[in-house]
Amino acid sequence: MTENRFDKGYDPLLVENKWYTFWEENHFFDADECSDRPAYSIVIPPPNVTGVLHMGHALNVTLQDILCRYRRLKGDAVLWMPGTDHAGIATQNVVERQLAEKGMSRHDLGREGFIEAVWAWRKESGSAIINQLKRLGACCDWRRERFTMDEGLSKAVRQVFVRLYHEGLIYKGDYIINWCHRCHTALSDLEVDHEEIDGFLYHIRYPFAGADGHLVVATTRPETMFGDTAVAVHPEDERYRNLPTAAVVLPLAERVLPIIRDAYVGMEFGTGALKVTPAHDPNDFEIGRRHGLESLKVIDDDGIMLPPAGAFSGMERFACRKAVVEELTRRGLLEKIQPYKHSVGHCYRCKTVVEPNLSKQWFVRTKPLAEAAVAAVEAGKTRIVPEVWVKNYYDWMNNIRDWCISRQIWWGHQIPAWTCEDCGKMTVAMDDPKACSACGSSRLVQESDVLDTWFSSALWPFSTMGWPEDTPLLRKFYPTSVLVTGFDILFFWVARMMMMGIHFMEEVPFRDVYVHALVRDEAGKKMSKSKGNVIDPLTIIDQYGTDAFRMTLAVFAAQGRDIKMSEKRVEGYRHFVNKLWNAARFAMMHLETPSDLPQTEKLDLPHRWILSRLQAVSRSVSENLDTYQFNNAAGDLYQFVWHEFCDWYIEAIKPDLYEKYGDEPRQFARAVLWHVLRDLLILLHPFVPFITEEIWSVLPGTRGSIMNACFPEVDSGRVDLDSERRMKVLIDIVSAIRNIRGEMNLQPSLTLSCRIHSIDERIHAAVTEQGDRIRNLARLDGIVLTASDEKPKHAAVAVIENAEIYVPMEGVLDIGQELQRLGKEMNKVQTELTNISRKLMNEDFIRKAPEEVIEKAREKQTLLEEKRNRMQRHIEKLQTL
RNA sequence: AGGCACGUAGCUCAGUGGGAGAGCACUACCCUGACACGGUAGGGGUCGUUGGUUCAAACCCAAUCGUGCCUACCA
Repeated sequence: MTENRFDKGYDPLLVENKWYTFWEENHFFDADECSDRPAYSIVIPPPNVTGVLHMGHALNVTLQDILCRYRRLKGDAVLWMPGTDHAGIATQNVVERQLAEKGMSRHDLGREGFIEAVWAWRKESGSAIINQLKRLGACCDWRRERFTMDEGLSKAVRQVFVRLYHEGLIYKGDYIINWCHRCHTALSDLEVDHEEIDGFLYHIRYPFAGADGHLVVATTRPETMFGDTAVAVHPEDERYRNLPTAAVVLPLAERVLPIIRDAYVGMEFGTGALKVTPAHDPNDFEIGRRHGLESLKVIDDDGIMLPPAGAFSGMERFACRKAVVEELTRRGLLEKIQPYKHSVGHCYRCKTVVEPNLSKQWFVRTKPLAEAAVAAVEAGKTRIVPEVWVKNYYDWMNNIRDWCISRQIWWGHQIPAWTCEDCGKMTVAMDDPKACSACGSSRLVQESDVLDTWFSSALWPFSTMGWPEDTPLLRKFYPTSVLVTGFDILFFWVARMMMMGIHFMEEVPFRDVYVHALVRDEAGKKMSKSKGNVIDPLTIIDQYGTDAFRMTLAVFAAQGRDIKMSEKRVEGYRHFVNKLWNAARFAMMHLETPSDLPQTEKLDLPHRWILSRLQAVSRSVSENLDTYQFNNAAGDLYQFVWHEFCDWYIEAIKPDLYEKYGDEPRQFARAVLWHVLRDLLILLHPFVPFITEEIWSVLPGTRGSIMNACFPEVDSGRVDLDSERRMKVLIDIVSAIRNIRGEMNLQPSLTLSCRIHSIDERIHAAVTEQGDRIRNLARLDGIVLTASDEKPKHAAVAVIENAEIYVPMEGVLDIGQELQRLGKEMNKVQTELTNISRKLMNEDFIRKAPEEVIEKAREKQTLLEEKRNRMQRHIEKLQTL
């Protein structure tokens, strides 16, 4: 080890790159499908190729990495499958923006040219996100990296489409869909974000046809009135029971519309009369279907008014709204305008207001698929953790609507369906057809639409493993062990993977789904570019190191609670990483070649204690990681490293290491210290992989990488509750003396002496055996141990369980101060005692509480009474002075 | 509109039927031979509010207030 490498402060930047390269080059991340060890597999939620690493990725990837590293240490054959998503609309938008800067549009390049341009873009910048994942330490099998548009996955997509089509689960039909005029494509229901908007409710008079008077309808989108094909009222609405006619005249267009009665109409809302526009509203579309109404499109795919709008045709939709309102006002047909807050759908990509639009699209019939997906969870084949999400999953699956899978963009999997220009028959096939299957004509035209990006992601767990081929990888690693994901894509992705996995693999895609929380800013707001509150993970890593960052994420990853991220927190865990570094540095000063762990009986108290505690923390890490309680595992490790290993163990054994007690204790201390540190590094490795590898590499007696080490299984022979109890006596005594020192403002450099009065044999044994350690830890020059009941004068006193500790302060004891200190302590004891006594006097408690609870309370009462009495005597004595 | 979370120390959060906890921040003392990114000690809480169940409630139930999110959109 060189001076600068093992410096007193840990510098992550010096080591992280080195070790990552080392791991990758030595193939430690590689999955072996031929291994006979148990399989453990995870497929990464593929980030968008356009993506830049954000906090969500960082949390998601860190949790997966912790699990993979942990399972590898446990001896499993681990596959962590990486890859990226082609992200249809998002990617197309990025490339289109670049073209726009050059004053071009995709139409200048044509479809093929444009797709080439996208591939070129991907080649150039598509691996940025992958490199960012690597900086987090992600131990993916990068040799197997996949892309949703690559050849194998495209083949899987095609196979799935063709099979579903022939099974009647994919169809093409007229339907009202969400249309984004900017992206120029249909969007699935999930791709629409609803936002509250301050709009207006326009009350418009529709004159009766052939009679006086009018009906007032209320609408937020008056420009769609040209598409009205009826006016609807509720069948039981008294106000409209006896109307003069059964029709109204549509203003401006002067068309006659029937008045229909449909229970969908809300009587309380507006005037209780609803204009029905089947081509531009999903609910109106349904009403239209029920009543056999015509659908009349009045807004085209660019948001421009169509001919049915008459004088308004050719206008942009919002300009038209304004013009219509003005015209209606002029004609006295606008009864009133009411301010109205309502939510309006926006494109999730570009935030344009989406227009419900009638159009011919491709759909997946989801009902049968969803039923199987629900059944699988009900049968426990897939477990959703935490459980709160199960209900959400069921609700969504049970109310699922058909999934619109066609998108009118160029970047994506083009739909493998061809229409014959001669006979109109459609051919859907695995291989591009040369001739129409019906009439044999070669005049075939392929669908220009591509598939929703989520269509290919839905196949991810098996398409990445080589499906539709029957590969060894699939046989070894499907179904995957767990899917780790944020709840924001539970429906987009998880639900659809369940449907597709079950349908095509006849087996669920994952045993567990672990749904983690969202990372927010320190104020609890969702991070977003527009709010300007994003914290860049890479900036954090540069400043604090990957390990500190990962530890922070793990500690805060409590189930069901969002993480509020701030630099301040990460700083705290950098301190932890540094603490670990220094503990190791200290150990290294004393360790040479390690020796075997001595037999327990030969070991002195602190060693037996720390080995026992190590078993507890090892059990905790296993149990908590097995149940996805990352925060508990990380928290227990933090506590153990800092407050047990560093604060007490290392401090306690310093005399041994400095050979104060001779050669054998020194050898023993070295041996135990080495073993504990080694096991601790392995336990910590999943959370803080870099520093543990760095320390491992300089720790004598370790070979190779820590990644190939064995997870320290709990050795019940080392669990030693008696030693834990005795160590507590030592800690209590030392703490009591330190408390006196602190409260009495005695300089730490001042060595004190103390008298321990006790008639308890265990105290005598502990103090006799551990006297020297107590002297060291409490900075004493002498301890007098006695069974005497005589109270020394001029001494501060601490009353602990079964003992009193006196620190003589001849001439310097401030009686007032001491009385105050004891009084404070006395209050605490008295309050506790009162509570417990009251409880024990309660007859119902004695009658109904379990035996052991009563027994425990009695013991406690006895202890407290004794302590109270002893303290009382001290206080009385001091008062007589 | 419906649903789901969450209200515990100044801040961030664990705890989920029998002794109110941690980290940070704060106060005092200390550069003691791993670590000042450190050590020791200390102060600080009616566990949102109100009822109920129970021998016993921060924890279970109900109501209520507050906060956040999700789903759906009645035009």
